[in-house]
Order: sequence, then C-alpha cells, then structure tokens
Amino acid sequence: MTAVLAVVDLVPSGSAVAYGDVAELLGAGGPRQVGAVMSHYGSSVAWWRVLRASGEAPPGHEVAALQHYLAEATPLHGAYEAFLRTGEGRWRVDLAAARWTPADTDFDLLDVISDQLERRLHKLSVPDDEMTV
DNA sequence: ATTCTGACTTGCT
DNA sequence: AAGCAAGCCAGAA
Repeated sequence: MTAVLAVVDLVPSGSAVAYGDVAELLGAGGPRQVGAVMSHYGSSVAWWRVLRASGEAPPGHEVAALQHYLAEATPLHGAYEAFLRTGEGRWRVDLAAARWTPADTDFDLLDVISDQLERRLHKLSVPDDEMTV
C-alpha cells in the first residue's frame, strides 16, 4: 500500500489521475485494489487527486474534494457552484484536461516504487537505502 | 476451498 | 446523460 501512496504523492497540484491509472503505473493489481488502499490509508496523502475514471470525486467526500479542486484550480465540468450552495447538481473533474502525465524524472521514481512492490510480492528483502522514495 | 464485497471500468441500452 | 450488467483483483469471512 505504501507503493500506492508513493505514487499519489507524485501527482502535482491542479491535476489528477484515475484509480486505474495508479494501478497501471504500478504495474500490479487493479483499480479496486487502489480504491481499497485509498479508503483505508488515503487520509495521509492528497487523496482528492485520485478519482473515478468518469471524473467523479470519491463517494462521501465530494464536498471536501470540490473545495480542494477550487483551491488548486483543477479543471472542472458542470454546475459545482450550485452543488456547493444547495448540495444539488452534478459536476466532475475534467479528467481530459487535468489528467497527470508523468515526466521522465517521474518515471524513474515510478520504476523504483514498482520495483520495490514487485519484490515485496515475491517476499524478497528490500535494502534500507531503497525504502524511502 | 468457496463466497462476498468494494473510494473500479467498460461496454451496451 | 444515466443506469445496468459483466469483468476484474485481493482481502476478509
């Protein structure tokens, strides 16, 4: 799960990724696994930057998420104004515009992260000097 | 070993 | 645009 959180940490302010994207970058598990991790340990990272492929915020946290989106100017769709006032109305993150695309330097980090995960799955040891990243 | 469950996705009405 | 059925993956019961 630390691997999932590590990836979320790489997502920059103002952008976002889908659960499935994280799984893909990690090269292991699926969207549901990522969702499971986020529901239990997400509170320690920028959880609002990980959402459904449709652009909908995580269930039960749409209000808090929306405020973050507005704060960091994340591209949005729909009537979020009304939603904020009346709680009515549908809106979503414009994932087409907000989706995070890792840069070269990010891929290096992702490699290390997925590598550690891989080895953990094989029950092999991970050297101390690689446990941080 | 089997069944259930879920911060998921996709494809088809 | 919105709902529904299936597929999918792992952890829990």
